[in-house]
Amino acid sequence: MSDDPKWQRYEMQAQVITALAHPIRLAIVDLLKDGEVCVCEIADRIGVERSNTSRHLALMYKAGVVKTRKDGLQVFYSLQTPCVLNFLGCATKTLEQNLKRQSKALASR
Amino acid sequence: MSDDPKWQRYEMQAQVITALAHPIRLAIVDLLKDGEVCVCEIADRIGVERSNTSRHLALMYKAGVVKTRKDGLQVFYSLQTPCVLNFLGCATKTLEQNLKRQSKALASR
DNA sequence: CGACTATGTGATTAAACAATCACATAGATA
DNA sequence: TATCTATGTGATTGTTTAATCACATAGTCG
Repeated sequence: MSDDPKWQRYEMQAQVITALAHPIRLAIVDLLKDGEVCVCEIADRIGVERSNTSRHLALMYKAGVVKTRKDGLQVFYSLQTPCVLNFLGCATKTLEQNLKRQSKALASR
Repeated sequence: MSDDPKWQRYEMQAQVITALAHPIRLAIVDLLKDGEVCVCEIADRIGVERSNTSRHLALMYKAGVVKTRKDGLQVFYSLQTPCVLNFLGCATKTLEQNLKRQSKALASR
């Protein structure tokens, strides 16, 4: 299984998706939808400690989700692949479907 | 932070995305792209123990990613929101971008 | 009924992840 | 040079996740 090329693709894809599978990281992605933002502003706007913010950003960077631009003391992050913004919409749609299902299950009892 | 409605949405969305952030679960999503498949066939085709498969499916069900249809002894799973199939493509695109970046970083040294 | 099959679940253990604190580094500025 | 600020990182700790085994349940068929 682990030497199957198909499996290896799933593993790498999972790494990318894992880089988005956290509320803080989703908040960051959402924050970056209009362009680059520096670490300190990301931390402030989301309300998370800087060192923690830095770690989440490093994780997303490693997965290729974001890219960086350094300017003096600051490091600006932006989305490497804007298609990840679609994840938010699809997740919301899934949540709505799930709510609908639960309502139905409740009604049919 | 935890009582901010925006934050709560990120938390719920993260739960959905987490339900896809695993190679086995991505393999399942990919397998279900053409329609419903029963648990035993999913397990066999992917090469994963049935009880393990069952757990991954339960997790995805809870998140609303898949739905079920029972028929006799078997339970057929299918995608609740086909938009999750786009995750695979976007993840691949991200991987490619990442490779490109690493090549450049290597070349400029 | 009794054996069989598909599915799911409790309990356990190992591994991965997230948050935090202290500290290091690099660039800016007085 | 001395200091300050933004960023990142090592070490630690508590939490979450995944895999496995044994077993339970429910439907099927002889």
